[in-house]
Amino acid sequence: MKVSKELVARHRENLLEAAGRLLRKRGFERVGVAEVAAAAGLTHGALYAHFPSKEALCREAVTRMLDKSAGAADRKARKAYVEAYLSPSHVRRRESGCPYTALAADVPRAPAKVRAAFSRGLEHSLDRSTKRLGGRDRAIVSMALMVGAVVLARAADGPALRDEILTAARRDLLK
Amino acid sequence: MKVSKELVARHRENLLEAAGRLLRKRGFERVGVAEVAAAAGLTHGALYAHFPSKEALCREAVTRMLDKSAGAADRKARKAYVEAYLSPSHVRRRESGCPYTALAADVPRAPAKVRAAFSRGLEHSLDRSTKRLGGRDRAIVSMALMVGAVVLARAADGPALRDEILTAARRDLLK
DNA sequence: TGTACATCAGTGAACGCGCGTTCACTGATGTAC
DNA sequence: TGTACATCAGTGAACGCGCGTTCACTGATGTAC
Repeated sequence: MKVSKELVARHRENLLEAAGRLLRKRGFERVGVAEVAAAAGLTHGALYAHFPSKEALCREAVTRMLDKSAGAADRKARKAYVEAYLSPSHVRRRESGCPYTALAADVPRAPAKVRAAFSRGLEHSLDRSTKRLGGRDRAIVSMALMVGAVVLARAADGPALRDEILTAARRDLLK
Repeated sequence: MKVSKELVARHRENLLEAAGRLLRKRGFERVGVAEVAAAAGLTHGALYAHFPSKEALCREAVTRMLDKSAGAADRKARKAYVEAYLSPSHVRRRESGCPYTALAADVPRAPAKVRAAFSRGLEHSLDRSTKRLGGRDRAIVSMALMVGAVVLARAADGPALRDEILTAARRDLLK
């Protein structure tokens, strides 16, 4: 049945938000439209009143996530940011964590528009980081080290290796 | 029809080798058994005479790849290894590149046995690297930086950003 | 303000396609005599 | 060494299931009069 405009807008929000979390958690291939719709409190058919395809939904969800996370590094002191990023909780909670780390591996296989959006977001983050750290190379190395450490920590089987990786990276970045 | 023992062994090799390349190139979800079989010069039905399931095939292919790449870092001088790892060609040629970087993002969602094999390989590599670099922290940070730089370079849209990331990481590691 | 009607988000069954897996059949290999 | 037969890797059609997408239908919303 028809629903009020506010509810339509809320449903759209819910769909994008659910898609964002599920994409980070499991990747493009492993999320189904029915699952995203259900997480937003709808049936799969309704999703197609908001987005023409799964790809379109994901594309919007990705750009949205990148926009949202754009200023994350600026809102905290450097030390607090690095510690939160390299924490066991960030490693565990993929679905609400950094979209770069969660999606980086999926992006090379994603449609061109998603790639482009991702790459723009990356450049933007690097520009901000360059100003804060006072050097382009330092910004790139910091980001690569943080992303690499979290990716490896997520692949590690068991908390001992995971924490060892995180601690080593933290010590290096805060020295 | 029945084939000679040598041919059977060769076919098995071909299947594992094809699976290894395709897994690195496109990930577990995006490779089909028919495709792996075709790349090995067989039809999909034949694959099941060698492996009970797609998962079993992939598990063997992963452990095999990790074993093969185990000594890669030891066979070259440090400088040559870092330069090859952080080269545009390694970024482009996923299918023959480092399995850690190619698979790290898929591993957290993989079956427990694959995870365990991957993690053991990781520890082993870190142990070797620790001896070579003379410090556990340095080994971890080096590896995380290399993996992170290649992951980000692969996600970057266009060669300018890609090369900038690789160059910055190279300078840091060889300084 | 009430009433009649057009709109359209949402529902859920159904469709089509791809893919992993199964299976009856084939025919070269390798063994038993 | 030659012959008959059992074995089993390989083939390709078929099956079943999941998933993205479509569509006829519903009924509350919001608008026109």
